[in-house]
Amino acid sequence: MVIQTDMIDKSSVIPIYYQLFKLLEEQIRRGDLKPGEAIPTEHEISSHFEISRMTVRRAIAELVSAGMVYAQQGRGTFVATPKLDNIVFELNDFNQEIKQRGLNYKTTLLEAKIIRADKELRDKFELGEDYKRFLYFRTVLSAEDERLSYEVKYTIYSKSKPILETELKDPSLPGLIATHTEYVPMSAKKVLQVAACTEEEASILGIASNSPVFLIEQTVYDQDLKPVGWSKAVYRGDRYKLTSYDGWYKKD
Amino acid sequence: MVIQTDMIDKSSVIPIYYQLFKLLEEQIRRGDLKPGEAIPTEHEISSHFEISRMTVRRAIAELVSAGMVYAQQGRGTFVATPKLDNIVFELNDFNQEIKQRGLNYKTTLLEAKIIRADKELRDKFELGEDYKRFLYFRTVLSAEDERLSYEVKYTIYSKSKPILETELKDPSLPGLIATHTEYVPMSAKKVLQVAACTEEEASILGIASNSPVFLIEQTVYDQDLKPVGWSKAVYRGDRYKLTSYDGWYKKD
DNA sequence: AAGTTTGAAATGTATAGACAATTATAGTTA
DNA sequence: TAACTATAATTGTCTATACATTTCAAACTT
Repeated sequence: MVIQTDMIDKSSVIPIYYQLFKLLEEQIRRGDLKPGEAIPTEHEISSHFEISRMTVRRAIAELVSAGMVYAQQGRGTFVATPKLDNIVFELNDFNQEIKQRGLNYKTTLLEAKIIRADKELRDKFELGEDYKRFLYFRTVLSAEDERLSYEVKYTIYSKSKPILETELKDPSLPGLIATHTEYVPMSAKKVLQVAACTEEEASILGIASNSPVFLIEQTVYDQDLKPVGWSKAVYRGDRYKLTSYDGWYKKD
Repeated sequence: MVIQTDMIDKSSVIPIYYQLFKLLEEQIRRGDLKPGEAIPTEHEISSHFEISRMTVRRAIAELVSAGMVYAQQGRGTFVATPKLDNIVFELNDFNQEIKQRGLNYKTTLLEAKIIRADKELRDKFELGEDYKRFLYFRTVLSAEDERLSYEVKYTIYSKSKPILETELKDPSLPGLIATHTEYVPMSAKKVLQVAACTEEEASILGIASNSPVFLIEQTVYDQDLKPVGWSKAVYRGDRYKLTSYDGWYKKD
């Protein structure tokens, strides 16, 4: 039980379930409760604060719908691992077809090295002059020998584990951060734009210069909202599209 | 009370709240309960099916989180109007700035007419040869005398109200359908792609030919999932971008 | 040793009731 | 007539309890 008492005011106008929800949310956010860990049982919370179990369940239901915990009947309720690959920019179409047809779908590491920081990079990471080094990756995503996207990634350099492997287990930016730095990716901001591709990008992807492409810039943050990774990806405009369904769309 | 009894099986392994949720969902979808209308009160449902009010509330909570109804303390619970402009393709940046700074932001009708159907159009609407006419609109979105996007829209022609006004109250595709046809827009599918703009589009938007642009194709459906509107919009690539936040992002 | 049974612990569903907060309406009063 | 007041109706919060379902591990049996 990590929870502290004297933080829930039963006489407040703010509902108890909401106070408890905020309390648990804060503990999870701060890392007092870590992903995979069990949160206290409903009975424990209930008796600790002397509130009804139904009220506790209401608070936990909010956490579940926020995607921060998941409950398993008979086992307990556990802190979820932040999902940093949401549906919004899940560029589908081609990727979908690839998965359905089981085609070859691989990420190739073109380059990985330690680089010196310049001002632009330090600004992106909101860091001072004392940070001198970053990790730098260049990867290509391809299917059936056709190159589909090209991505440049930067992470903060950590002395502790600067192991640069040729084989990338998880080539995503959050994955690289988790593997090669001491930081834990917790949230991300993605910006999608359109652009005409440069000659370099065109030659790597095997398309004509100035072809229209998707351009996705991503910044990954740790639990303190400190930027710990940045990437810029270029996706072939003729291979990707984005679909969404609105309103009372019936999935069944 | 539109609800029929003998449709909830208390001895079933399927939870009562879920049966009730599905029942209400179906009634709303079918149009037995129309947008703006109140659904039966919790007490009515509770006593009608002889189930607890808390169980009814659980079912209604599911409807609320599905966005199909909204509750107002002291008044009742009402069927929501389907929101056909979700956040996914809410191309922001520029539009956001416009709203914040209160700039001039208007949609201009370039053209509106009744057209003859060709095969391509009939296919898009999944209609037979007996449908001969469609409504056709061309609009431009501009801010401070700068044109930002260009859109072509088609809807099924309804004899009943083919009034083509010069002033468009709601120039969105769902709005045009609601105003100029007998159909009620209930859901939509949007596909976002990148493209190099054509010469026509370039001259309308005042940009260079082959400039990269966002291209959004939208199909709007009525409650029976019958396509009743289709549009193709071109957004200036240098004015729009799309941002999303992932993971345990803290909004506060 | 291996499989089976039992029971405790945890979440899931459901009930009945109480009171609070909000809204609308009908009634009362100035 | 207009403004205020009481009341009823409706949703919101909370409690206490009961039993179901699932999981896990300890105890038991073969």
